[in-house]
Amino acid sequence: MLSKASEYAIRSLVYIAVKNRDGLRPGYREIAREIEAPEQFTAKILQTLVRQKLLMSVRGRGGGFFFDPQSKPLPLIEIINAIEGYKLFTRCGIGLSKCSDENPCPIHNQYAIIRNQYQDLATKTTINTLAKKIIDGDAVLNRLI
Amino acid sequence: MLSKASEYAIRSLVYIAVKNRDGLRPGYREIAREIEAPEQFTAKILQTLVRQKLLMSVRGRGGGFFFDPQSKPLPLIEIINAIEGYKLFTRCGIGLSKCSDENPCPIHNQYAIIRNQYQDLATKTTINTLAKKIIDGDAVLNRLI
DNA sequence: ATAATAAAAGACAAAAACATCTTTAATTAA
DNA sequence: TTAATTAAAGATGTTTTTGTCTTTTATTAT
Ligand code: FES
Ligand code: FES
Repeated sequence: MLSKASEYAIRSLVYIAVKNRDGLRPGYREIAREIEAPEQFTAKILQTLVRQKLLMSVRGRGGGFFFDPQSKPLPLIEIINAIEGYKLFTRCGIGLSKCSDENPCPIHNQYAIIRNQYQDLATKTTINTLAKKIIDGDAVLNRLI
Repeated sequence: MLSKASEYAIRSLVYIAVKNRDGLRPGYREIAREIEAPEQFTAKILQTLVRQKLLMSVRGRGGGFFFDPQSKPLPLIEIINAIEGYKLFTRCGIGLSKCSDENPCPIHNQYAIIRNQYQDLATKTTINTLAKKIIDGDAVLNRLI
């Protein structure tokens, strides 16, 4: 399960990607409102993503957040790694200090498969993949009403 | 990803099950040592499991923890639920306030499958399943040396 | 009975996650 | 150049999770 910070990050970025298609650069107030996340916490998370170069921003009137049009599609795993690291995809299912094929815990064989599938999903899914679903009306980013 | 408390709970119970086969009832000091978990925290977790009737205990000299021989095999999901609830298996993959097939988030279709596989694993896997692997030498519960 | 042993219980403490508040810096429209 | 706007930054606060310490209660061997 992702941390709330990772969840907010992904929802924010999808929202930004959707808005960017219309040439708009939303601010953190708008983003937080639309994805139902705490305003200042969202701002902090976006700050982190900007520092890590996954996202761009401009200050001042008319400013906001946006993706570099040059940049490659952004896989979710990169966002997750930027916010909370890779532990979700490497940690032993019952908490042994190291996950290992050679010296497995009793659930390793089954758990590692599922964990790898999740990692695969997070690697293959990009912000754009998700943004397209929003644009096509096939999915939502909030539960407003 | 499970909470540490759930991880310690599962490792503890597997250790207890293994010991019980030899007619032994380990105490929390021994358990904590053998599964590499903090002693008092382990004691608290075992207390919770005893209160919830997933485990039995006797105080005093010769006391310790053990399973009711009458009881049915204990699926991991029951332990997880006792310690941290079901949220791991019900929560939206990107944190929407409700996960829903009818009104999905953009990752729902792929994520829900993996989450269900994990739930299925936690439902079908019992403490005894895991204990057998330890007894057969096919898996380990710690990384001591 | 007494001493030893072991879990239960309650209070407390530290760390991490989650969140807010206030001030500063950058940008732009007027 | 000034006022308005917006992100960045830093300090602080809250909640949850994780972990420890101390005292109490139950059990048993002697
Ligand atoms: S060793 Fe436990 S999941 Fe790999
Ligand atoms: S709605 Fe997001 S995972 Fe189901």
